[in-house]
Amino acid sequence: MRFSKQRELIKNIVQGTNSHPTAYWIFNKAKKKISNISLGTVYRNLNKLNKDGIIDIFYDNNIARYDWNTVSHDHLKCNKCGKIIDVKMHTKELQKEVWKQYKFEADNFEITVSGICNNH
Amino acid sequence: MRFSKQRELIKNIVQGTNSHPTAYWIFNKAKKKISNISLGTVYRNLNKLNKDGIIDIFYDNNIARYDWNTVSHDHLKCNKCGKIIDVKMHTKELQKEVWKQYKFEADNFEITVSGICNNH
DNA sequence: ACTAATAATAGTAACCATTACTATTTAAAT
DNA sequence: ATTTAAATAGTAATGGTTACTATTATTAGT
Repeated sequence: MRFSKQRELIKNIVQGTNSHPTAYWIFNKAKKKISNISLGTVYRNLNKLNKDGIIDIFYDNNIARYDWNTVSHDHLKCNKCGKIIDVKMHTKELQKEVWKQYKFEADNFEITVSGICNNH
Repeated sequence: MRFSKQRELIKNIVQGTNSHPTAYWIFNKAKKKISNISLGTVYRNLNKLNKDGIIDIFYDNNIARYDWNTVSHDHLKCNKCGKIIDVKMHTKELQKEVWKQYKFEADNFEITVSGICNNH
């Protein structure tokens, strides 16, 4: 993969926020530095960075969100303010349990808990 | 809500399968009984049935799937055959744990475990 | 049963998030 | 410097879903 200032910027934007941004949010932020950057470039690079394990993608209902945190983790989503909080909930024990109970070889957990966060 | 044979058919289709179908799959199945049924009608009624608590919606990556099982439950998704299996994994204990650790009032859990099912 | 009121429909257009295409630009190896 | 191919901007196309509108059909009141 060759260097590009667009990709570098996009990577820095994702790595500089805890807000689990959408592609469009990243696009708007990027435009402040590179005014003619294109939305396609943002998507292409987000996918590329994800394939290389540099950033994470997850889906919040039907829209993609991007995360600098590539260590397997879970999310708490507040129904009042929309905030998404990183947490670690699933364990090796849960993985073993899934095998024991269902003979299912788990390799990825997607857990999103919605409710009300401690700001309310 | 007034009776309609379209909605009745859509409800029966969802309640008659364990395959966690998409709207488009339901649309095609419905066309065999009502050949000129429209995709908009399918979506409108799926949303209506969901709001009334008759069926469930969940998102498999970025596409909606519909489920007759309205009791809170989780999913195992096989990466080999695409099969989605209903399971019950989250517990009252987990809810309490989320409160204890994060002071987060959980009211909904979305858990999807991907991996390899026992057919492989 | 008949009629009036209005919910639901079919068909189509619009929408939004994302991907694909293409001519041009740019990084970097020679 | 020149060459080669990766990356880009800009735009068109796609896929899933929702919105719009004229028409049809259910149901409540006579």
